[in-house]
Amino acid sequence: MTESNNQPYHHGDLRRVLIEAALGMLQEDKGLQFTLREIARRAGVSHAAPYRHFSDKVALLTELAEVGFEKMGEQLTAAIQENLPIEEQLIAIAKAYIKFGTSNPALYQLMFSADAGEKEDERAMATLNILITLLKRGQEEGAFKIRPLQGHAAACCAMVHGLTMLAIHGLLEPEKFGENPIESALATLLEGIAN
Amino acid sequence: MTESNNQPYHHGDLRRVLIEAALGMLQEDKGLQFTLREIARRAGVSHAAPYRHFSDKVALLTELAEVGFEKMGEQLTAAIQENLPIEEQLIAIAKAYIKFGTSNPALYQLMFSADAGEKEDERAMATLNILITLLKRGQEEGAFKIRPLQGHAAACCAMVHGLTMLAIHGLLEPEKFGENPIESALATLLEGIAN
DNA sequence: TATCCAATGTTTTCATTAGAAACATTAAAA
DNA sequence: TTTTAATGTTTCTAATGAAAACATTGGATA
Repeated sequence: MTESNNQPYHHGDLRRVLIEAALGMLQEDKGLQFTLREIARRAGVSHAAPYRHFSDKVALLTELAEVGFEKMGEQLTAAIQENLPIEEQLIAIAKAYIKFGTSNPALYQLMFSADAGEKEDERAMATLNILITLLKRGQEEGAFKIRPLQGHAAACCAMVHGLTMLAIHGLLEPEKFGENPIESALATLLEGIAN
Repeated sequence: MTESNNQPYHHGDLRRVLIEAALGMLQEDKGLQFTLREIARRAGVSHAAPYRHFSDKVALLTELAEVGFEKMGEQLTAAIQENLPIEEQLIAIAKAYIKFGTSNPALYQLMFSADAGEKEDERAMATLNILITLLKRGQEEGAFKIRPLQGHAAACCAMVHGLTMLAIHGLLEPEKFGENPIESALATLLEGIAN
């Protein structure tokens, strides 16, 4: 191809572009049933090109989940406010957690869906760990009940994950759960945890 | 086909058999990525036969979810024990709920996934309603805090759904959450709810 | 600098799938 | 008995994931 074509043979940055395209589709379609070929199309590249960067579809999903965990981690650490009382810190983190999930529903579900491979379980746990760390600090500072840290941890993680999933699926209807179900559910959780 | 063949042209009970085959695959594969053709194969019919009973794949998924909600409803009502104190009733129902989910992971996720169509949201809510009814009774009997029923409802539903999903994905590891995370998480929830 | 080679894209091919359409068989109504 | 609607089958199309063979290109190396 000697004629001056603005599409060079080598894309140069395809891997990144593929990931961005996939992230875009996750946002739009709200489902993780996108096709590898559609991603290739969006990237302006042949349908086989992605296989040079990802061994198969699962590999791309895994990468997407990884990106998601990084983004989520950033947003969670950004939500930390050391000066606040520990209870409010916990609530703030929980809200940031849920907000990430509801803002990136398909991505969030992918991250916690195990379609993305084994390793993602560890990442998911690491993310939930932020909450657990706060719980422990709360106990040490005397703000939270001592007895079963592990039980509180499970309760806390299940609550944020459950709220996120229910919110994603539009099941937190105001008629049943009030105008601000997330806020009040977290308040109820706190009553079970705090002194 | 005049020869005596034990496979008659008309299956006679295909719709039911298709559903059972699909339920079987949901149990085995643990994912809802089964194919309509595989189901037809299992039922011993041509790959187009299912379309006589289900307009498309989503229609079958919807039906599966419906069956799931019925099964789950039965198991939940079977778990009701009127003679117990209301707190223990709540815990018993919650455990039955989670048990159904962990025993039928793919089916449970389908039921709450919205892949099965709009109507399933109502069914999901109706299922969660059993918990809410109990909460209301608990308040009337003075066992539960009065203040925000809706908040308690949201907390309760999010907790059972969250525990179910975490358990399904194997994220309730003993090292982090103890030997019986479900039990203790529910105990923590109850502390936030009960007087 | 000229050459080679590994990385990255493309084209071609295959098996599988969802679904539509046309045809076959059968049970039951008229 | 005849007709017809329900239910199955065959055949076809378009799309997909994936593998294989081929093309291009930028950089290491001699």
